[in-house]
Amino acid sequence: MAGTRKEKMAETRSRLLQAARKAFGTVGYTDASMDDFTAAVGLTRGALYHHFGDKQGLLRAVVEQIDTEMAERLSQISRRAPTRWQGLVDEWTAYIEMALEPEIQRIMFRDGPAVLGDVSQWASTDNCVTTLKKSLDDLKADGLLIELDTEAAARLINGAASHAATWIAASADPQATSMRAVSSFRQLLNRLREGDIQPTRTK
Amino acid sequence: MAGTRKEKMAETRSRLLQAARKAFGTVGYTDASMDDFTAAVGLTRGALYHHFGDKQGLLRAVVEQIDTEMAERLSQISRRAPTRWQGLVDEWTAYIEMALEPEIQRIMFRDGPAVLGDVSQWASTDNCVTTLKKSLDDLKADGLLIELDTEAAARLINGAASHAATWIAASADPQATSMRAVSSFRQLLNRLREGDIQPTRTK
DNA sequence: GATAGTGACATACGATACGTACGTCAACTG
DNA sequence: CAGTTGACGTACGTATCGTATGTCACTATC
Repeated sequence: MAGTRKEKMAETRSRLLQAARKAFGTVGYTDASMDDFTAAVGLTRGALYHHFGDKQGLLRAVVEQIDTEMAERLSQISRRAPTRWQGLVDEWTAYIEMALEPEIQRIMFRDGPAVLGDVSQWASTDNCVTTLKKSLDDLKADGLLIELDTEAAARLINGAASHAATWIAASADPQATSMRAVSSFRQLLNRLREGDIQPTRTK
Repeated sequence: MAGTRKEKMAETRSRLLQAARKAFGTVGYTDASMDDFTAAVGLTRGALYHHFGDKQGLLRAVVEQIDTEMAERLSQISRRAPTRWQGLVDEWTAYIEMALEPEIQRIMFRDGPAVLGDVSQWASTDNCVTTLKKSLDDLKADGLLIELDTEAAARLINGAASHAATWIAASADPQATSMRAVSSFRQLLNRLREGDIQPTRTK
């Protein structure tokens, strides 16, 4: 219909990506049949192999897309915060909340690492954690943070946060578990502040 | 040969488990062909399905075995430490080191969660993290730890530690990365002590 | 504007691997 | 000693991935 060849091609690529993302996010990578979800958008596996090489390549593309979206959401949240410290706390809290979304949980934290290996090692991905590291750098520059290796810290905090999300997601009472996890997580972050440490209040 | 029926059965079960563990630990869950690794110990898939139900059941059994071993190793380390606090630090450091072993990395942190879902939710598994939580409880009872939710803390710390291990394992220079990760991790733990906080020394 | 060529996508095929249904033979029971 | 149980092997069906090949529309060049 409307459109040059390039536009149509981008359109199909986008449709394939969307279909795959939906399938991966719901039934999971291994149980997602390429025949099925390509047919769902009126295409075949042929198109898929043409655009993405193989099933892994497709997952890689989906992961990249989600990662970019997450990074964007996080930096927006950071910009909205009144203080830098508040921004950090807000960012990581938001990170945990995002990690609770089933699609992100499944694709970014379960199937992604399992199929593609550790996400943090791919070039041009993990914008998401890079964004969070930047916040630590800023705080450190302002002297609000204790002396630490920000990259290592970012990875540790990232691990704690994503693990917390997985814990919440799998728990019997996600609501209650979420309260506990986020509260403890903030307590942990607070302990990294330079100078006066707020008395931690459990409950 | 020697043995009643029960003994022979336990023997084959053990051989299957060993073969599967080796295959899962090296080529990974999906690329491990049941036909191949059963043949490697002179059996067939029939035996497998008889003992473990299906491929997932087999992985479950392997994970359980490894988890038990890890918990045992951790509690031994804890017992050897001169003080409780030292025990905690030693335990978690050992945890990171164990998580670096390729077999554990692959089975417990990549394929296990991907195929079976979050490990922490299975009954009778995760002895490993339970052991670590106990250490936190002890320290808290002794007043050496700040007031915190020990279960939540255990999960957060566990997340940080396992993530650190994954980071190290995938890094270009594991030796150097390991130093940074462990150092930052100890710094983090130190921040959870009640009372005087050692000035953190980077380098 | 006609024709040759490129490339986006479909189709057909082969290989592998899982799960099941069934068969068999050794070991336990009475 | 005979019947039965059950541990394990064998044969088969099916699903899915990857490749190799085909085709048709669009583009570029003369």
